[in-house]
Amino acid sequence: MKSQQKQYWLMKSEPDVFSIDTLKKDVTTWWEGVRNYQARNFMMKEMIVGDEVLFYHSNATPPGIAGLAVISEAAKPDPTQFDKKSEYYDPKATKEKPNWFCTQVKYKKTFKHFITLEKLKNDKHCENLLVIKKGQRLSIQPVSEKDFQYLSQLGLGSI
DNA sequence: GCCAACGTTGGC
DNA sequence: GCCAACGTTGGC
Repeated sequence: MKSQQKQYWLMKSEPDVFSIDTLKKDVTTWWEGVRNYQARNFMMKEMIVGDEVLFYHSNATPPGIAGLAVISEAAKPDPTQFDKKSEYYDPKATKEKPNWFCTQVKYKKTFKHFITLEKLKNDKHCENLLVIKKGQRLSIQPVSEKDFQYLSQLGLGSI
């Protein structure tokens, strides 16, 4: 059941592999390689075109939110699951019955002020953000509209 | 590089 | 269906 209402997300990427600068250069990317069912279900069942995204740099020094993106195409089967040469190859997946899906993400803005994880942890506005919770490894996380609006303004430098 | 936390796998 | 073993994530 797809929600008709716009939702907000935090999507993690390792900048050594794919940073916000890479997305800026490429403009759009298919969010391939997600191999976690909860994250897959968000892309498959929840995301709609126009949903807004906080682009998070994980495994980085420092980790934190680097900018904004937007969902630009709805979920389709992740092609890497069929590719034997890919590290994301899934022998159990078939074209008739794909196992993994990806949405397309489009670059929107690089933050003027990168928001570090440390800052998020110390900000009273962000108490409910999942990413600050210990042991939270989910690579795609829902974010409340309030948190999204606050953090985008903070990152863009308008507050 | 370490390791805590979590997800997945597979034997039973 | 339980759970130990293993693999991965990701902060530090």
